[in-house]
Amino acid sequence: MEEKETCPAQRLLKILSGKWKAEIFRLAVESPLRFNNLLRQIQGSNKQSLATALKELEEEGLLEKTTIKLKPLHIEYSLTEKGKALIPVFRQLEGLS
Amino acid sequence: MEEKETCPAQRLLKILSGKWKAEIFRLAVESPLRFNNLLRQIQGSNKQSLATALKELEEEGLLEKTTIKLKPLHIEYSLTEKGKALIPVFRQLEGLS
DNA sequence: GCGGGTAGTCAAAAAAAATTGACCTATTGT
DNA sequence: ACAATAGGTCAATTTTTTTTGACTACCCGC
Repeated sequence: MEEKETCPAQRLLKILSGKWKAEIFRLAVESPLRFNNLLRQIQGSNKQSLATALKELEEEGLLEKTTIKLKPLHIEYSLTEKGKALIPVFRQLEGLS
Repeated sequence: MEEKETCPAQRLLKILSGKWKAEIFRLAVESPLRFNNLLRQIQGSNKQSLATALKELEEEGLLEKTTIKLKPLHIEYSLTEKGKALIPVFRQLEGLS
């Protein structure tokens, strides 16, 4: 059942809070991500959850997917400008924890 | 199953993202909250969810519960200092939406 | 043409979060 | 005394999220 947003921050908050999302975001700040790589780095995670998380972060415009056509032909996920704009938010949250 | 936090922001993010939490927080910024009042203000919500949300926000140290011993003897929930420290975070999130 | 790596999808099951309705106690207004 | 208001709790159910396992498809090296 779709509900209207009463609070503008809520959507973003919801998207960022899904399981593994914060972790994915943190790694994305360091360098572009690759799927199977993530799967190995984030212990306890699984394909499906990561795929869903990446898709949602992408749909929200925080990550962008690029096909790298060189060497071992792979896909990279990297922070968009909107994604980078969230870095200070994360830093503030971390400061409060 | 309890899991260890890999990301310090994650806990806070999770707590803030629960249903109605952002709305509760927003109202708390304006003025102290009262239970049955909230129940009327937030349409679509319910006692149990609000009770849980308030308890979690309180346990996280973002809200504090005060018994007002005057006039109609009631309880108020208001932002703690830690809670107030989150206001700019919300503003940033809203700016990005 | 086999094994390994990359990047996934799908359906089903399990776990966590949210909702419902009944119930409860204490205080207040009339 | 009675009903309403305030502030909840509890158990059961529903909904949403997360996990699991099986399966695809493409490319590369040998």
